[in-house]
Amino acid sequence: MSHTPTLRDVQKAKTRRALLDAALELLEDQSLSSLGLREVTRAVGVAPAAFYRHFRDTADLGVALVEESLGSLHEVISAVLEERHDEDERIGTTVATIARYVREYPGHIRFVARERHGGVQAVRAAIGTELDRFADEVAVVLGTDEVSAGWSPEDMRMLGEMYVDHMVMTASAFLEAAQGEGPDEASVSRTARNQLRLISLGRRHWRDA
Amino acid sequence: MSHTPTLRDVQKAKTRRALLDAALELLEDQSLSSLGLREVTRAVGVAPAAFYRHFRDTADLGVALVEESLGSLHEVISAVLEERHDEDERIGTTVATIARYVREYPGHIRFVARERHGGVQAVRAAIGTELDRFADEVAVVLGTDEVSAGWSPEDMRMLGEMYVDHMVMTASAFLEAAQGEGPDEASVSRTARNQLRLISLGRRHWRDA
DNA sequence: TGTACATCAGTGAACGCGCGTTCACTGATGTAC
DNA sequence: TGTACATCAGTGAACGCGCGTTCACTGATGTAC
Repeated sequence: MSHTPTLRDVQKAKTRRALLDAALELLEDQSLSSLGLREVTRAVGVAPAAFYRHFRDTADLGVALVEESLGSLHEVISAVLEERHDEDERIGTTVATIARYVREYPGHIRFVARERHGGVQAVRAAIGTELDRFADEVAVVLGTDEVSAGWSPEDMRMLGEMYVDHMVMTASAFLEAAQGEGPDEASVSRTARNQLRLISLGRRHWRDA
Repeated sequence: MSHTPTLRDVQKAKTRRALLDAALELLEDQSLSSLGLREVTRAVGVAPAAFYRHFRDTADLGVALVEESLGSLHEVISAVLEERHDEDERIGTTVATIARYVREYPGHIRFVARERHGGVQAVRAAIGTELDRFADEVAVVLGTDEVSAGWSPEDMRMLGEMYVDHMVMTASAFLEAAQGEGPDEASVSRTARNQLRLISLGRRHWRDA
């Protein structure tokens, strides 16, 4: 049984939070594999040695950030995909939800996009596992659509992966738009919706082929 | 006018090549933003200061790697896309070409996938520019397909981006397969082909929608 | 409720180490005549 | 072709600096009675 958190627990959690936030901010201009423990503690205003009360090293901190970044994403997108009146409406909502998420948690999104193929094996693996679960969930939800009748589990999984990859690419494009590095938000949005429409059309004619 | 390279030019080029190769190998387990100049020179067996005869810093070396990685890719894929007897055949050739490229230049592919969203702005920008050009070229080639009749340039561009993103994701998946980090090569290949088939079906019914 | 002891998050100093950059240099290669 | 000078890729030593990790510590908070 877990007891109610003591004052000490609360204060410790606050420092941990500060370390995670500081790391996320420092990771705007660098990769996790070059993030220094001293940088992070300096940004928070604690002694370097305090870091070890919370994480073994920066890779360990990275794994914590993965859980934080992707742990809550599942429900959000699943909820959106489950609403299905009109396909165009669903596509619009999906893309709008991604845009909102990027505006709300830009640091987390950048972190995931950057470290998905990044230089820290443990973090790459953690992100891979989460996105895999995510692809499975998307496959299940989309599997209940009428147009999915007759699709094999492998085909649904293939579609789920495509959706997840597309979401990550779109989120990343929104992020670039927000910092003026690429096409603007409206343009990213339009492209993403059209790409989802294309996939949707493909789905509808999959069995005819 | 450029004169024939002297012996000195040849030797200098050899060292430069060695630096690039050593960097690529070191980048297997880390990101560019943590790659040290001393690491690279140590791996080659030259003095640290020699580095400056070839690159301003490691970011500059990274930009050189981008050109090397993506410069030659264009012709290859364009050539494949231009062959078009049967759509399924074209899809097979495309995916097989990606697989071959990954087997031939794993280091370059890893570098591009990793640094596309990596922590070094100049390199990110260089990769972005190359992939943009690439998307344009793909759009042009696919625009001459019969099924593209009536597509707006914006629609073609959207499709080109989708192809490029898909190629990068597929290349990265092949790479993971090669190091036993994910599904095996045959599975990646099957998924990639089905995803291209889905897109192809969507294209064929785009104007009906 | 008050007291006496235990816990443990955060401290601050110290360590050895590798980093990026600079500099005057060397000696092989290139060039002008 | 041979000679005398210029070029410049690579050297090796030196620099100041910030890194990750360790350690004994402090003092606020928690707990048992």
